[in-house]
Amino acid sequence: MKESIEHKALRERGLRITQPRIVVYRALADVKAPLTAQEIVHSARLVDQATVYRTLELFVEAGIARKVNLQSGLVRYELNSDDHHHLTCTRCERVEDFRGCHVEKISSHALAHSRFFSTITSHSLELFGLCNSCSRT
Amino acid sequence: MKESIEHKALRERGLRITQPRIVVYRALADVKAPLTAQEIVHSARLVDQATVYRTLELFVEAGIARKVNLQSGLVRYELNSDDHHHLTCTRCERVEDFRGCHVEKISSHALAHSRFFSTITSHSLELFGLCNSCSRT
DNA sequence: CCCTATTTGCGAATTATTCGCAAATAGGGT
DNA sequence: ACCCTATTTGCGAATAATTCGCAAATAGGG
Ligand SMILES: [Zn+2]
Ligand SMILES: [Zn+2]
Ligand SMILES: [Zn+2]
Ligand SMILES: [Zn+2]
Repeated sequence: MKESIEHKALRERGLRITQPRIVVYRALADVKAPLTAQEIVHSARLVDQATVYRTLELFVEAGIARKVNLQSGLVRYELNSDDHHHLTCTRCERVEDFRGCHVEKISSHALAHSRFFSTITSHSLELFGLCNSCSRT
Repeated sequence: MKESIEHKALRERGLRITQPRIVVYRALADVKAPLTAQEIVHSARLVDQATVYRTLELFVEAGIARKVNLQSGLVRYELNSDDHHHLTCTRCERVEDFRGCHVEKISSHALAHSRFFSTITSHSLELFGLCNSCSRT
C-alpha cells in the first residue's frame, strides 16, 4: 500500500509523523488559497492552537510550507509546492496562482547596484488587482 | 517661509494637519527602513497607540504611506515615495532599497494566462538574501 | 514491548490591534 | 481673533493573535 503524501513529506525531512502534523498538512493541501494560522485552528478543532502555530513554524523551517503575505497583513501559509505566486483581488480577496516568474533580471540588476548584498536566496512577489466579477460592479 | 513636507503631504490630500499625524509622518521619514506600528508607538510616546494605528491606516488610504511585508510577518509601513523595493537580510534584518523594478513583463504574462483577472493595479516584490557582513561569518 | 526524546494539550501570559465615547482641537466663517 | 462644529484624539477596556511553561501523551528505535 502506498505511503500518503503527507507521510512522505514528513519522513523525507526526518520529522516525526504525528496526528497534528498530518491534520495541518491536509488543511493546507485541501485548500487552494494560502491560510492563516487562525483559519487552520478553526477548521481543525481537534488540534490545539499552540500546536498549529508550532507546526506551521516547523513546516516553514523544514521547507514543507512557506509564508505568504497578501495585502491584509496577516501571515498566510501554503505548501511549498513550487515556484508560483499570486494574483489577489483587493476587493474580494480572491486568489489565483500564476507561474512564469522570471525575476532574475530584476534581482541581478538589484545585486549589481547593491552596496551590502552579494547573494539573493529567495523572493516574494504578489500582484494585486480587481478580479473580473469585482471590476464589473 | 516654506511649508514643511509633512504639512504639504497632508494638505494636498485634504487631510487635517494634526500633531499626531505630523509625529507619525516624521517617524516614518526619519528612518530608512519600514517601521511597524508598534515601533512607531514606542518611539513616539506622545501619541496614543490607537491613534498611531488609525493614522497609519489613513496614510495608506490616502496614498501617503504603504504597507510592506518583510519575511517576519509583521506589517511595516513606509512613505510612499516612489517605486522602490527592498533587499532584506534574512539573518540580521538589514534592509537596502533598490530601484529598477520592471515587473511589467511578468505581470502581463500573468494576466495573459489568468482566468479571473484582467487588471493589475499594484504589486509587491521583496528580495531576500544574506548581507555581506552576515555571509562572512 | 519498553524506553526516552519529542511533541502535544492546557491554561495562562504576552503582544498586537480595535472599539466606544467623552474631551480636545483644526479650520472655515464672521 | 473668536465661534462653532465636524473631526480627531486619548483613554480604558475589549478583542484577537501569538507565545510560554510544564506535565502528560506518544512516536519510533532497540
Ligand atoms: Zn474580486
Ligand atoms: Zn518568483
Ligand atoms: Zn545581515
Ligand atoms: Zn516594483
